[in-house]
Amino acid sequence: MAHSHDVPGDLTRNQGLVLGALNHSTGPLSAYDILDKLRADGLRAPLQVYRALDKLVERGLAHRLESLNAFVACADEHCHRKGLIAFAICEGCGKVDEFADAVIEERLGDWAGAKGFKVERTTMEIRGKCAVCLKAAA
Amino acid sequence: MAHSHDVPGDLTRNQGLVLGALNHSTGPLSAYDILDKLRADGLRAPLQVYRALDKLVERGLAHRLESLNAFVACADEHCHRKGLIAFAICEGCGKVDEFADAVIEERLGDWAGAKGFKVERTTMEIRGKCAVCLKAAA
DNA sequence: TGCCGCGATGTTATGCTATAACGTATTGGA
DNA sequence: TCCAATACGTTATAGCATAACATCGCGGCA
Repeated sequence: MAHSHDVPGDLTRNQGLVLGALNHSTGPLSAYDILDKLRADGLRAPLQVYRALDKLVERGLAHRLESLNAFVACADEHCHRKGLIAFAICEGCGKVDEFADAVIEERLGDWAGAKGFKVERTTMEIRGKCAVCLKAAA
Repeated sequence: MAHSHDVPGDLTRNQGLVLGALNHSTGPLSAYDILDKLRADGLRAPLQVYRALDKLVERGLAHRLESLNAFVACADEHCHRKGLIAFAICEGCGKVDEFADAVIEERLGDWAGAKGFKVERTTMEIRGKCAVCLKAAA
């Protein structure tokens, strides 16, 4: 069966390399982190990474974390997730937890409706400490 | 009576200048935007601005917009707002609307509680088009 | 086949955002 | 008065992102 790092077959070489780097990382990577990991594969310039990231993010295969200026692979196996996604970022270990919440999405929709605001994109990022790190610090 | 741009009296000179620049702007400003506005007042280096911004954000007098790498003055007159704050950013005119939502805050709290995650800071930013810009485009 | 358009790629250069590291000045208590 | 803490000023550097231009490869189509 498919393992957790399978990727769509229609990615270009650079897109595949970048997504692979994200999939094999335990935490978010900056574009330059990714570039460094892929120099052995022939990538040389930041733009090659940014262009691949643009496409991956556009397709929902990767996410940008605005508060870190970094990127993660989408945690959803089949990348079907459509709506608002929230991220919980642990300041201790760097791990990122991705989740969706229909109620929050609805509240934002209500606010937007009342204001006549057309939502195009939402970023929601929680910074803090995960259970494992809290326990370790105790 | 006090007008909308009153500031606490215990700010340092640089902090006051930076907050003034934010208050007089109709939209978010980057640190370098602020620096350019304040060269006439003697500011010369980015660090002077960043240091002032750090203090202002810490005190809740200004907010950082992660998705823009920019800053706005807090919209709350008396800066008493404590909890989670959301921002709606218009891609058309650049204006930012600040609001709070107790339900969203509660949902995030629930999620965090269930996961054992300790929340330290949350950023929520909606990108889209405001009612005015939508109407203008029609 | 040969032409064309489009999207991906490669490369160089540049611009914007943020902080490190150092020293000085000011302030406010003990 | 002395000390500690905080703010300030300056230079240099690190980190993030895109502009501009040339090339390549592939699919459609006359």
